[in-house]
Amino acid sequence: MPELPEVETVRRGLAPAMEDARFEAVVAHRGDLRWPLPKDFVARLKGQTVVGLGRRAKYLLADLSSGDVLLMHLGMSGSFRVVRDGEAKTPGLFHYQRSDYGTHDHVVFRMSSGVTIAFNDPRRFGSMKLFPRSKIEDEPLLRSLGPEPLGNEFDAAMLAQACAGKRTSVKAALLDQRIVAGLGNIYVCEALNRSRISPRRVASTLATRAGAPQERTVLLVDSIKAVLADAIEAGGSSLRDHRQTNGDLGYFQHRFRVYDREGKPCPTRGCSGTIKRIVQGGRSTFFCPVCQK
DNA sequence: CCGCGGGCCTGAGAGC
DNA sequence: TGCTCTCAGGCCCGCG
Repeated sequence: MPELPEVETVRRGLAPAMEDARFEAVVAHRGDLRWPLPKDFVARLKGQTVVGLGRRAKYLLADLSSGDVLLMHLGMSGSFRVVRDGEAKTPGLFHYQRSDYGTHDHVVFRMSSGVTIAFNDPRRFGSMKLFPRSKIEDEPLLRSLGPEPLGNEFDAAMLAQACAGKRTSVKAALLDQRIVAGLGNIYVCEALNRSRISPRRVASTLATRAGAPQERTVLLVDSIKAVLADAIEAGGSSLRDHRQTNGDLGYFQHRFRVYDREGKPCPTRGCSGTIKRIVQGGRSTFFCPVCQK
């Protein structure tokens, strides 16, 4: 579910509750997540202070006073809920337990900032992991990620280079986290419509020509940055599971140009096309066959 | 190395 | 009402 804008929205919600706060208690209601929680998960967290909460691609990374990093991933259906003391429906050790939120609160943090944080994930495609900060360069989940799409490193020259020789579709290339890290199905579809590029175009056709990046590649990079920035500002997209950490919905779904809009008119100015749905790599792609070339 | 398809899970919605 | 089928925002693995 959550792509970069949703994860960044979650990070911004968690940061004031976690940064400079200590884990007073940790409960793992179940550890059989996408990958199993380590046996010493609770012991390694308890008593530690969160020095900073960052994000890399779709991963949240909490730096701990112990020197460990707590890595958290939301999978397809994960969410975090922050509840301040006094806001919970039922009293108890955490003032906020399973019965308060549902049956999928797999991990609950009680923080010294006076909040309880619940990680909820029905499908259990998300998980958490601990590793020493000193080993972050070796972390397999992070090691082969491409650049952050909102960073300076991601530009048309870099994308052109990464696409050179690739026989796969542009859609698949942009979903490949080794090329650029953080995009998912929604924002790839949206960025391609904004830049009027067909998702079926062969990726290598975005490569540099005559020594300079092509205009369409420049436009694609600009569109990716713009759609991500717009979505973050809107608190992400709430289709099924995504919530901001205070429980509010994101509202970028109201601004989708093509995603889940099969049969509706293309929003491109002057375009009379109709949004079409196709399947690429087993996943839905929404695009306008008229203006996206 | 590269690209593709399957699998991991649960829940919502459509169709009968 | 209730069953069955399909699909969902991600990512890893194994195959050819």
